[in-house]
Amino acid sequence: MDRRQDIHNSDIPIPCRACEARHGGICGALTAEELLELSKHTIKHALKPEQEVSTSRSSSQRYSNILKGVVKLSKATSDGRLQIVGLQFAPDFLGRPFGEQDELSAEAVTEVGVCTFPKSVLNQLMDKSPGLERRLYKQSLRELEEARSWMLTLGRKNAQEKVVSFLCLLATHADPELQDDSNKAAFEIPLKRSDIADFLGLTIETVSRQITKLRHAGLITLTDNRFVEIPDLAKLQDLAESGT
Amino acid sequence: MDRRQDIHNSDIPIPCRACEARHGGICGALTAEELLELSKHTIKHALKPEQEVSTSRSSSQRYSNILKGVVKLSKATSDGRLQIVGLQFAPDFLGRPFGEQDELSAEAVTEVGVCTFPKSVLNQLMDKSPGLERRLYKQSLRELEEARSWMLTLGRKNAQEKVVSFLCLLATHADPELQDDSNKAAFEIPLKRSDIADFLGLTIETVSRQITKLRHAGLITLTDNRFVEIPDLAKLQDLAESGT
DNA sequence: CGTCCTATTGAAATTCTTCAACACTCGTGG
DNA sequence: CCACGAGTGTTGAAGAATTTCAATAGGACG
Repeated sequence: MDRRQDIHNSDIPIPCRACEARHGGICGALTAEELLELSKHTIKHALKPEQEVSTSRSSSQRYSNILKGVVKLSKATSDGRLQIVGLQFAPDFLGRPFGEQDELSAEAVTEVGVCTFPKSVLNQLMDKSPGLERRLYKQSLRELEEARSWMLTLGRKNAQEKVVSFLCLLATHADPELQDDSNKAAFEIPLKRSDIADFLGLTIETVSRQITKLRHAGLITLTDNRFVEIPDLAKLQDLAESGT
Repeated sequence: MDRRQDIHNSDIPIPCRACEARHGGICGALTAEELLELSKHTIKHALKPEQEVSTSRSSSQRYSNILKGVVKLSKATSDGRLQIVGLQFAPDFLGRPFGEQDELSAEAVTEVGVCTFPKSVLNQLMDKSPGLERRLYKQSLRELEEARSWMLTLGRKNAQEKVVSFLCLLATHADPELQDDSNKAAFEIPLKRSDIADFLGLTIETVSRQITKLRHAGLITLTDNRFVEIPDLAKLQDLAESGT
């Protein structure tokens, strides 16, 4: 049972009652009172794929919580080459406390639901609630570790291993439609090929070829280019570090 | 003048008085009292190049502050390929609050001085001092941004641009022996070629060739393979994103 | 039915790595 | 004092991996 049952449900702001992210996200660190304060300023948005999330430098100075879907964070060189530097899932917090982000864009990969609120409101809440700051800090540490793991993938793995690493990442991260006990996994890849390429530092063609190879090797099964089945996840995970 | 002059110097613990990192590092967030508490448990170490810093999983469960020198954080694949995922300079904090780091090694690149202390002490101080946690949080956000910028370099830049990006990173980050007004820079590269390669996701040979090219193009001058002079930093910075 | 978008596949071109040889510096010890 | 070896860095040539360019196929939608 949830430990927060001592808070009466009637204390929870109406827009938050059915919220998918209320426990997992940063909201889980807030008291009913704080939640109410925050909820006065929140707006929920639905985003289509490719649509930019209003973050940092963009339009309104607002932070977001992801309620649903996948958001990609990416950076670009001045001549337009793109690198995805992070994938965020519900119930992740989105935004950069304390000053500006340099050149980071955040856009929806799938259909996305976000709950946004002004930076100023969170900043004030953060000063009052140590639990909130702690939770944000922990998320940034987690993201830092993910980024560093991915640096190993980008810098030192070959195309085969990169694609496999990507599939393994999804197999653990994405909604596990089949993740019971075993060694199997099945899920939908939320990204299209060009996004995968931008995440792996490869070209679309190379990604496509590697996926074909894995298919022929019987390591994965594909239906409609998005839905993957992995019969032996352990074998795939081995390939992620010593492939070819 | 320093705002902390209201703290009498006699309040500052003796080992901290002459500390190079006392203002810049996390210690700058502490009151005299907190600093005293911390200093009771600190040990200063001098490390030779290649020597591992006692962090996370390693030997003692201690955090560190870098007082001097450069530390590399790296990850490795199971078959031994290496990727440097971060460079830390004084007065950076070193360690992973809240649980273990997965497979991250930290070792001295140059001669390094660190000030270490038990995790438990910092954890307790962090609960008491919001300013301390704030400062740690900010450092992790900074590191996250650096990691993500570097992901763009690793994933989307060619060898030339990678080496140039590395030099530009040092030109701004490392001790600027010549960074007055202008467009020039001169500094010592603290890493050897194999470290540079591991940082850039390249081989030693490719790094060497690219440096030679830059030398022949008159974009840099080298003396003794470590000391670099950059006559036109702006031109170099342009190359970092659209080289060849 | 045509068009746009996405994905696949092939062949040629390019970049980077691998393998191999060599040069330089520095400390040690005969 | 010089020879030796280890550690570090450079350079060349051949090889491999990935990219680039180009053509094709399928699905969604108006």
